[in-house]
Formats: sequence, C-alpha cells, structure tokens
Amino acid sequence: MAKNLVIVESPAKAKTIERFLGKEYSVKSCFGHVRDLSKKDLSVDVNKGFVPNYEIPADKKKIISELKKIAKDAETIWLATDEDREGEAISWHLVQALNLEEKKTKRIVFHEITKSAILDAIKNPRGIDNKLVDAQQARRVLDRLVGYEISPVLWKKIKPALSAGRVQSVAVRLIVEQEEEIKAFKPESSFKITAKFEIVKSNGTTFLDTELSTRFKTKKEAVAFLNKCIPAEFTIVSVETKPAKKSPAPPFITSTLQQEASRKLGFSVAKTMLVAQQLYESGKITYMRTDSVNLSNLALSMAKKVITKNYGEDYVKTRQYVTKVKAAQEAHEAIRPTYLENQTIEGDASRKRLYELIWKRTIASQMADALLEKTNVTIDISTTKEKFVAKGEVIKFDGFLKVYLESTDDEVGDTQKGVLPPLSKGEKLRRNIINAVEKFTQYPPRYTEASLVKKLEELGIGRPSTYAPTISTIQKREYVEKADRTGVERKYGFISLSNGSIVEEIKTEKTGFEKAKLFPTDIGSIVNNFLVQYFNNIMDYNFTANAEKEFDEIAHGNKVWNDMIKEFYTPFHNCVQETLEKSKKQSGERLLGTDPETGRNVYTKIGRYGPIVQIGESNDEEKPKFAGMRKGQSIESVTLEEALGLFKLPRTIGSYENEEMTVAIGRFGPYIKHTNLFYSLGKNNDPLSVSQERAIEIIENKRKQEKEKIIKKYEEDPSISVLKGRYGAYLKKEKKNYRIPKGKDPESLTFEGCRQIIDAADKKQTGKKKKK
DNA sequence: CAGTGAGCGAGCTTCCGCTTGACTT
Repeated sequence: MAKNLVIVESPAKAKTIERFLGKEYSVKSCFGHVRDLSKKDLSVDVNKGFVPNYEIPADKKKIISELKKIAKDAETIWLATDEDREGEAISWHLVQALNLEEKKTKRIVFHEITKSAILDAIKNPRGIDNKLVDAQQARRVLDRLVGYEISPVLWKKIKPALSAGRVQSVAVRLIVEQEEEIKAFKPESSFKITAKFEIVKSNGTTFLDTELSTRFKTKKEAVAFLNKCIPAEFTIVSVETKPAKKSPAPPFITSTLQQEASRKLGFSVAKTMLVAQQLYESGKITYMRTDSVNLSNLALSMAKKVITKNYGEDYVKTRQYVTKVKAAQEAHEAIRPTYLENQTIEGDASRKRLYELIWKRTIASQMADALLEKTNVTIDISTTKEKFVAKGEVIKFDGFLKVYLESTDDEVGDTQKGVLPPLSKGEKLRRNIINAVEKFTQYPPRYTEASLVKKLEELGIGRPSTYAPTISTIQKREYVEKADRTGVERKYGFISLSNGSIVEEIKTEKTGFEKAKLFPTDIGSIVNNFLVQYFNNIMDYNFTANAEKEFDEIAHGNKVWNDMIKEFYTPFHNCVQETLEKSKKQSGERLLGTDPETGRNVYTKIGRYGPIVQIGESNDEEKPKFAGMRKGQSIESVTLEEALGLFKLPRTIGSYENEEMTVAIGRFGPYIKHTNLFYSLGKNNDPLSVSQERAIEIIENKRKQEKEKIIKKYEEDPSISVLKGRYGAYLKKEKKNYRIPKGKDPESLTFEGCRQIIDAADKKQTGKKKKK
C-alpha cells in the first residue's frame, strides 16, 4: 500500500500525475463534487442560519468508500483539487466525507500539469481555506434557494415541471429580449453608390473599385447624383498610405473554443465539448473547461521551437496573455495541444478538425504580428462636393496569419480589400460604371448557441463547466428552440450609369435567412415576462456580478456567509410569498376570433402540455373543444384559419386493405393510423391535405424498411428476430432489445444462441434489480 | 412511443457546478 494518497478531480489528470510521482504515491480521482444538497427538498435550514444538509449522491457512494479504504492505510492524504472556489470546497467535502484526520491531511495546488509544478506543490502544502469554502457554500445555497423557491411558483402559475434559476432564466431573457427588439425593428433603406474607374496607361487598362463616402436617403437623390456624374471629371486628390498591424487572438478558453468551433467547423456547443473531452482523455490536449488564457512555460518554449522550425525565427513572438474575463478563477491552463510538435493527430474527422483548430490557435498566439500597409485614395468629382474613396490593404509580412485568423460573427463581410494599382495625386480617372444600390439596415443578430455563451461570459454568468449544460437545459425545458428560417424575398432599387445613360431597375434579394439560431418559444416568453415582472432583481443582468462581489468579500473574510444569505433571503422569500398570493395564472391567452360554424370564441393559450387552441369558454354549457398546436406555430402568430384547421383532425382519408386510415397529430407529430399501427407523416407531408395514395405509399415504405431491418428470423419462435439498428445488429424479443456479445456473428446466430443471450441478459437484469 | 387539455386532487416536477462512463436501437 502506498504511503501517500493524492486526490484530484479528474481521472485523466490522476493518470498523468501518477507517472510524475512514482511508487510512493497513489493518485486517485474523486470525479468532481462528492457531496451535495439533497435533490428531494430544499435541504437548507432557512430558520437556523441556512445550514445546508449535504448527502453523498448515489453515484458517488462507491468512489467514497474506495477512497476511504485507501485513506485509512495512507500516512498522508494530499488534497490536490483545483485552486478555485469549487475546488477548495471539494477538498473540504472530501475531509468531511472521508473523515480525514487533520494532521494526516495536506492541501496542495498547481496550475499546470508538469513534473516541476507538482513537485513544487508537494513541497509547499497548506491547510484548507475555510473562507473560500464558505464562499462556495454561499454560492451553492443561493442557487438552491433561487431555483427551488421560484420553480414551484411557475408550476402553480404557468405550467408544471418548469424551472427557473440564476443562470438559465437570464439566458432565456437575453433571447426573448433580442427577439422583441427584432420584432420592433423597422429596416431603413439608403442608396449606396459604388463606382468602377478605368486607369488607362501605356501598358494597358486597369480598374479601380471605389465607394462614395456618403449614402443617399431616397432614390430621387441617388438619381440626381448619377445625373451629376455624367458630365463630371474625376481626379485623385489624395493618396495616403500608412502602416498597420494585426495581432493574434489569445489561446483558447472554453468559451472561445466553442465560438470558433461553431463558426469554423459548424459544431454545436455540446459537440465541441464532447470531442474536446475525447481529446483530453486520450492525452492530446490540456483540460477543456478553463477560463484562463495562460500558457505554461513549457508550452511557451515548445511553441517557440515549433514555430522556428516550421516558419523561421522571424515568425516567433513569445506572448503571455492576460485574462479579460472578469469572473475568471484561473485554475487551469488555456486549452492547448499537449505536444505542440504534433500538428495533426490520428482519429476520426471531428477530433482531427478540432485538434487542428486548437493547434493553429495556440501556435498563432505565439507568432509575430502581421504587418500591413493600408492605402486610402480620395477622388474628387468636379460637379459636386461628394468624394469617392478607394481602400487598399497589402500584407507586408504575414506573421501569425500564415497559420490562423479568428472568424467573426458578422455574416456580411465588407467589400474585399486588396491591392490597389499604382496611383498618384492629380491623376484623372475615366468613369466606367456607377451603381446605386438600395441597402437596408439589418435587425440585431439572433443568438447562436456559441454567441449566447459569449454574452453570458461577458456578464459573468455561468462557468466553463456549465455553458453547454445551460444551453441544453433551456432547450429541454422548451423555453428556446434552435431553428432555421428560409427567409423572404425583398425588393430593392438598383440604378446604373454606364455609357452616359441611367437605367433604373427593381431587383429582389433574400433576407431573414437564419441557420441554427435560438428562438424563444411561447412558453419561454410567458415565463420570462412573468419572472421579469415579479422577480426583477434575480433577472437583472447584474445580479450574478453583484453576488460574486459578495462571495469575494466572504472569501476575504470580510463577511460571514450566512449573513449574506440572510440579507438576500428575507426580501426574496417575501417576494415569493407575495407573488404566490397576488399574481394571476398566466396562460398567454389570446382571442383569435369566432368559429364561423358555431359562433363560439376561439382562443389560443398555454395548456398543460404546451400551446393549444380552444373553441368556447370553460363555463359554457357545452364543453370547450381543444387541439394541440403544431411545431412551428406560436400563440403570437397563429391565424384563426390555421387554428381552426387543427380541429379537422383526426380525419379519415380512405381505406387500405379493407381497413380505415386516419390522420392525426400526436405527441411526436403528425401520423397515419392503420390497423392499430402508427406511421409518421414526417415533415414533408401536410396532415390536412395528404391523399389516400400518398398515405398508402408511406405505409408501404415503412413496411419495406421494417423488412430490410430484419437480418434473421426463426421458425421456432417468431417473436425473436435479429435486426439491423443504429448501433449495429441487435436481438429483439417481443418489445425488448438485447445486445449481441462482441465476437458473435449476427448472420450465423442460431436459435439456440439467441436463447442463450436472452436468458443471460434477463438473468443479469433481475440480479441488478435485486441489488437495488 | 401515439389521440392529453375544464375541474377535482394525489403525487410529481426544480437550482448551479464539479466530474465521467454505461448505455442506447
């Protein structure tokens, strides 16, 4: 048994450290937090100093008993959890959960996983910082109080199973308010003037693209300007060149990795984290949940070596970046390749692409600035005071641009700047073509998953480990949905002057195209408006930042954590009580009009399972009729006609094989029912208009697919079959699925073989149940 | 997997932050 037990949070980290420390040390991981408030109830004694009631969650029991056993025999236990608020608390919880003796226990910290950093840490142990632990307890208790007191208000006043929280509710608010701004946005148009000039030289003609420094509000003004250009002389009045430089972006942290992987690779936030986790576990990159842009000295010298070898000494510039994120806790390094000499790795396409992105970003961050020369050319028009301007940009030294350039969120790029032909002051230019194009102002951009993370980080809300889960929570609760919009056609004016004549045209363009953007749902808007009205301080964008200041006070010993919580809780709890008493039930009800058949009112509102349409009042003698709304419909925008259409279902659309076919919409979308079997209509078939022929086609298609899935059937028992599924071949008996053990060929599986697999699996299952 | 929705009332839902597998059809 080793004399020393070292406990870290991540098993991958444990493995690495064990190599550095040798036989005397056994390095284990505790897999993050080991104790938490019980999920069942509030678990905070609000009447007695907010004492938290911690327990060891079921999935942590095993690891705790294992650590207990090793700790008992060890001489010294080294708590090497992260050096931040949560990490300090994990160490404290370990002491509590493992009953560690104070004289046997030492707390150590390191920021980079290198042998020297770890040996250094071992030489400088300390005790647990109880003030920092208290700050974490305040954070934990505050989040519990907010989440577990407001959520039940929503269940009563809006709909069951909803949730509210310090982080998720503000994330939803950002999206709802952005959408409101977009709805209120009135695009304004103006005419942008561009001109192409000819430069005639003895060795040929070249062209110069320019833009007028002013835009015109109306078509009339634009036409008047073009008319003035017909007789005009165009003269270069100035050519200015000045040097400029571009610097590389800092190395990746969690949020910037998510943004760049989204822009450059099209990854969702969840996918980026999944792939990064795989790279981390296989030792390819450093830890992927970090808010620090810091690189270890080892990494800096490795980068210098690689850059010198690949691109030459001129391209090296060692840089240490300073973290801009205000709430940063900086327990880890930036995200970088473990071995910078590996420009690429083996593995599937996603891993390879994400790794290469990280490699480029890291290397570029240690490279020289790019040196540019910017040129501005101003052209005088003899008949009017406006000026044409040409802008050029030449790269004199590419520096870091050789490897990597950060992308931006703006989809519409500026006109390409490039090399300008040689020009001089006083030179006369010949007009080739001048265009006036009507341009519209753009509504504010909708959030993508990654740009929402960026915004949250700027507000200091959420942590690297929670960005991805938060994004998925607000979608799972159906507050927000990720969707595409095809966009609509829009007419715009186009006026052109060439060869002395002016031609006016009306052209069309696509606008409002969106891809994978976050849209608020009806429920999201209703919940948000309710929370903003009744819990304005929690919904304030500065609530978290202010709370963080108080956590810092606690960590510095200037404030007692229970006092801080009390100050918050007393008015907060009053607010909860008052809201329960005073607020009305929110259903987002909207009167659409009257049903022409019965004359009854048609409403749309939130029902127990989501948005519904209702015909008639609930206290009418005849019961009201209900229908669930379809995906893509919303309380706000649904029309009376669309709403009434929902009541045309279920409808019978004829028969097939002497059995009736009916079409309806269920929880999983529109479907056809035939002989008690369900066939999904999919996105492309409209349940209101789908024909008998098309329905039969769908049924036959599904049958064919089912047939193709079958690899094997057995005469002995027709309920058993070998099928082809998403994860390869599997066994099915009645409604249960079974895995086929590795090494067994599904094609040649005998009936007896199947029986054995099923029996073995069933036995294992009952065994598991007994254990529980 | 699959057709709910009023009202009645039981019993349930919920937070944020730290970390990974075991499992899927």
